[in-house]
Amino acid sequence: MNERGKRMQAEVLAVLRSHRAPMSAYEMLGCLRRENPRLAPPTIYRALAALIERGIVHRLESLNAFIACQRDRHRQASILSICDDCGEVEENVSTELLKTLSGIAGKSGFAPARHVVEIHGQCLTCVAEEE
Amino acid sequence: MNERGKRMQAEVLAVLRSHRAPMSAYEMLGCLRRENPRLAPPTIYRALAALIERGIVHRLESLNAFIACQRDRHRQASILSICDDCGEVEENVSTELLKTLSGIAGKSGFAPARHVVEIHGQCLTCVAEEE
DNA sequence: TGAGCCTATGTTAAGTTATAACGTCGCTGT
DNA sequence: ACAGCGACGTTATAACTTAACATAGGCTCA
Repeated sequence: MNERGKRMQAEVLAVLRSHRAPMSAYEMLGCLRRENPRLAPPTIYRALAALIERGIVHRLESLNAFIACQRDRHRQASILSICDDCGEVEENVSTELLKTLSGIAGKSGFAPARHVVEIHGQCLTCVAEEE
Repeated sequence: MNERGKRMQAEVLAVLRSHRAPMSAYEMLGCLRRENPRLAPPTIYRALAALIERGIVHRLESLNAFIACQRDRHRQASILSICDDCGEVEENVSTELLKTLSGIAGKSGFAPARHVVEIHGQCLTCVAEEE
């Protein structure tokens, strides 16, 4: 990857970090087009792919959206708790759970390579605000 | 839901069951259009929504695709092992794991409502065929 | 420092997935 | 039989993602 590549990734990451909630690729595109109106979707998707590869960004499969990693860079799959009310996402890591999961899948000889664990619900704040 | 609704759902389910691997909504649409060329996407998506609601079909969030439930109807979230080579999906259920998962998310007061657990990798057959 | 390669970008285009909106029609219950 | 509900049909479009190829920045090595 060259210097130019890192710049694009840094810009995408900055936008992502400036939001608390997940963003879709097109929301990022909208932001970045204010600086550079000619920016096209492939550029965003390429930067995202690189950031995800590096473990700095996570993709929320059940939302088609993305968040910046909130923890120290970890190579492990995250457990992502997604608040369906406010959009906030909490990230947890549990080697233990991942092992259990691999065990369950492995019973039939399945060889796990990537885990997707997402939990939808309500965060503490939104539960409290409910009444 | 009326009789007409059930018929549409049954047709969608039949198509889904006739495949081992997951299908996208548009693949189903293609099949069903052989019978009824005027069928449109919303009809498929409506039938799928009802079937998912009833727990008869699962959505694979990380593939944007669908499979018929392989087990007895269960109201519990499945653990879906997806073979990235042949597309086959194995379905497991583990109340224990779901509890652990809810526990992890719940540490911060998060109230879980829906779990998404998908594991990508290779099934036994595809691992064996590798060499 | 300049030639040449590598890699990411720019650009165009199109493919794939999903839903909004609204009119119509068949089914159900009385 | 008729009213009312709910799913469908239809049209249109929104949202998400990638293919393909030309271009240009930037790194390496002489």
